[in-house]
Parts: sequence; C-alpha cells; structure tokens
Amino acid sequence: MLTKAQIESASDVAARSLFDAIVDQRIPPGAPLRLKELSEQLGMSMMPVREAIRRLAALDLVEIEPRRGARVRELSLADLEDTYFARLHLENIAVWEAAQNFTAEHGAQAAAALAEREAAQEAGDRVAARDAHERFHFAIYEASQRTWLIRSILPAWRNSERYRIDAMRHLETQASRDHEHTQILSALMRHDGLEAVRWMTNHLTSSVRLSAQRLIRETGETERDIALPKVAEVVARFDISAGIPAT
Amino acid sequence: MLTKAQIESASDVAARSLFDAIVDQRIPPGAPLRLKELSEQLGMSMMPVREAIRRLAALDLVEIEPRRGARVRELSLADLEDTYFARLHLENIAVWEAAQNFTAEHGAQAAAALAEREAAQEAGDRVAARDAHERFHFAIYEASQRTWLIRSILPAWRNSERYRIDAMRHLETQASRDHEHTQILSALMRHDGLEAVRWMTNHLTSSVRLSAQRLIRETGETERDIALPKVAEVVARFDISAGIPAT
DNA sequence: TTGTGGAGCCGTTGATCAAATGTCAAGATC
DNA sequence: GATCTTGACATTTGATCAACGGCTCCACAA
Repeated sequence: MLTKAQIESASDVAARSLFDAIVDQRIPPGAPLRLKELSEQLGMSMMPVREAIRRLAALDLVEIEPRRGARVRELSLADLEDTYFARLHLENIAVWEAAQNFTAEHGAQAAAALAEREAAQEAGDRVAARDAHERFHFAIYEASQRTWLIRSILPAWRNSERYRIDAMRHLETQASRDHEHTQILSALMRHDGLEAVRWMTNHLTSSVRLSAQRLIRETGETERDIALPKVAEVVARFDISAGIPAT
Repeated sequence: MLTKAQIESASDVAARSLFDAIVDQRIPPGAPLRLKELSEQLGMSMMPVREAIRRLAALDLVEIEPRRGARVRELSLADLEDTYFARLHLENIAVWEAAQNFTAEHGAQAAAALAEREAAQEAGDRVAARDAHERFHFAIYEASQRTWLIRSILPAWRNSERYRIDAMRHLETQASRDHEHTQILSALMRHDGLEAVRWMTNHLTSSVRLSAQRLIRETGETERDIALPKVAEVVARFDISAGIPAT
C-alpha cells in the first residue's frame, strides 16, 4: 500500500495526525476542525491542513459544509452497522479471491504484519498496532489482485477504525481476534476459500459486536441488535459458487 | 447525491471540468496536468486546480507523483477488467438489497433520470446524458440504504466512465442498454431481486464487452477475453441465499 | 559516461477577499 | 412591562490569490 517513505509532505503529516486524533477521539465526534487552530498546533500554514481535511472528507471521516468548515462525523449504531455490512461483503469477496492466488510470499507478508502487531501491542504503541493490523488485512486482500475492489474497502475500513478504540485493551477478547487472524491466514495458505470466508465473517461479526457494546455504553444509544448476515448464510453464498472460475 | 446547487466553488468548477476532459479524452491518458497551464485555461489561480486534481486522484483517475505533478492514469484491458469485476460484485449487492426496500418513489426518481438521459442523448449533450445515467444507477442503489456500500461503488463507477466514451454513438447498442435499464427498474419495482441481478449482470457484461472492443481497436492491445463471472453464476450466488434476511 | 548548471514546476507560505454567524440594540407585539 | 422579532454591525473563518523556496529533470560539457 505504502511504498515511498522518502519524504513526507506537510499535508501527509497533517492527514496522519488528524486521522489518529479522530480515531482516538482526542478530537471528538461533532467537533469542528478549525484551520487556523490546527495549523498553529501542527506548526504549518493553513493550506496543508485544509488539504488533509479534504482527504479525510474523501474517506467520509469528516463532513465539510461549504464556507462553514469541517467537523468530525458523528458515530452511531446505524453507521456502525452500515460500515460493517459493507466490510463484510467486500472483504469476503477479497478473501475468497485471495484464496485462489495466495502464495507463500503473501503469507510471509501477512505473518510479518501480525507479528509486528503483537509486538506493538505489548509495547503499548496503539498507532503502530493499528497500522500493523491494517497491513495484515490488506496484505491478504492484495493477494486477490483485484485492485479496485481493494481500494473500495479502504474507506469503510478506516471508518470502522473509529469504532474500535481501545478494543485492544481487553486482553481476552484480543486473544480471540488474534486467533481469528491466524485462522484466516492458515486457511488462505491452504487455499481453502470457504474456511477463510468463515473465519473472516466470524472476525467481523465479533468485532462489530464489541464496537456496538462500547458505543451503547458510551453514548447511551438505545441497545439493539446489529443486523448482519449470519456466518452460515455468508458462507453458503460462496459455497454454492465454489465452481466459479474467478478469473 | 447532490443536494446543494447553491454556489459552486472554483475547485468544484475545476474538478468537473477536468473530469469531463479526462473522460472525453480531451486530456489523453498519460498526459501531465500542469497547474499553471490549467489555471490559466480555467481563469483561476493554481490552488483550486491543485485541489481538483487531488480530488480526481482520490478517485484514482489521475496519478500524483510527489514533487513531479499529476498525470492522467493510463487505460488498459487489465484495469478495465478489474474495474468491472468490482462493479459487478458491488452493484449486484446493492441491487439485491435495493429490491427489498424499493418504493414507488425510488422508481419515480430512477424513471425520471432515465427520461432525462434519453432527452439529453437526443439533444446530443453527452455530459448531461452521462450525468443522468449516473443518477439513474445511483437512484437504484440508494434504495438499498447501504450508504457505505454505495460510496464504495463510486470510484470504480467513475473509472469505468473513462472506457465508455461515445458508447452512445452506436444507436443499436444504445437501444440494448436502454432495454436493460428498464428491465432492471421493472424487476426492482416487482421486488424481484434475482431478476434485477440478472439484468444488472447482463448490463455490465455487455458494457464491458463494448468497452473492451473499443479499447483494443484504439490502443492495439492484444485481444483477449475479459474474464468476469458468468451471469448464471452470479445469479446463482444470490439465489441460494434468497432466504437470507438482508437487514 | 558522469558530473554540473540551469530551467521548470510543485509544495508551501502569508496575505487578501468574501461569506456566514453571533451580538446587540431598537422597535413591535402581547 | 416583558418578551420576541428584526436589522445592521463586527467578528470569525473558510476560500482564493500571488510569490517564494526547493526539488527534479534535462542538457551540456569534461
């Protein structure tokens, strides 16, 4: 995904900084993003900040009203559900496709990212852990070789990150996540698309549950079930078409 | 999709103008986008142009190399295939979901867009026709009420527009497209998801064939089949899961 | 073939322009 | 008499502009 780490432009810095701040809720939902204020904090002029905000707006993390500025999009159960609905479908297609083209190299990359994640986690570096987590997932999706599909995943992925704050704090649930990750990876290395889809669906389903619980607890939204397709149903959808040549 | 037509910022004008120029190949693939040159043509300063280019880059219509500027992404059979693979999957999911929630109002909106399209086409206004076509499709997808899924479709959609230049020139094939549109719409109004998916897949499959032929003819890329899932296979995937409650 | 100099262009800056909102006071209404 | 409405003004803030500085590439020479 990221190839050149050569130089980093001011707007790159601003975009990353803002993204982290929004995901960590140091800038809370609904808060306005003032160009002057942010540019002073970041020690740069208003323009790179403006550009960074536009980039985040392209990911729908912030809303821009013309002439009125930008504010952080609110979180809601509906948005969470919607986000995971998209992720569930898109990422399962990617995983399914990936299973057919999965090479040892893909496996090595994914495994490395997974290791980095655990290291970062033990070191307590949340940003690095989040980064490695993203690299793990997308290393897998890359194997599908479906560029546009992968690109489509990113916005929903990034949005879902906003709901996962501190999910890693709970060690026992974190262990489940790690288990799911390794199961997905090993299924892919066996080219077992169905099993990979099954674990991916499990993975997303448990993630969304955790996020929903936290959201309900913190914002006091009325509790209700997140309605996503069940694991068996998702798997069945791929199962029947197992004979379809993907390429 | 577009609600406020109040004022249009300079960068809005630039973005639309550049998008049209790229899709119509007035700016050909591979051509560099010089800020100064474009800002003079558009009668504005470099900054709005710069922002417009960044927006198009977010849709992957242009490539930005740091410190080197932007150029129009090249077209290729591989990219075409990849684009339609994404569209086929994403838009079918949207259509499937739309079938369940489709209301008369959705139908009216879609039908209106379709009418506008034909009018614009007869008037020879390609930009308006393209715009109405997009509104027709997205009016349908809106019915799915899956915001993130719909958002995910847009980049691939916009990219596919680059391959469809002058497709409307061929009246006989255009008639087929119109027929497919009406079939999709009427299936949705009957809440017949399977039939809608079938026609949508037909629609995309014939579109991609046309685009591929034109691309091969114009660029001389070696001819080969575009490998996408077959209609029956796609439909089967949805058929088996017909009992799945989508919400 | 390799190193150097110059031209071109992007990224960033600080300043300017214009829109939108909030404030405050005067007047109207109940 | 109190409250609400209305209008103008001041302030805040985003959008745009013009200019600067530095990087990249190309041509030319050793």
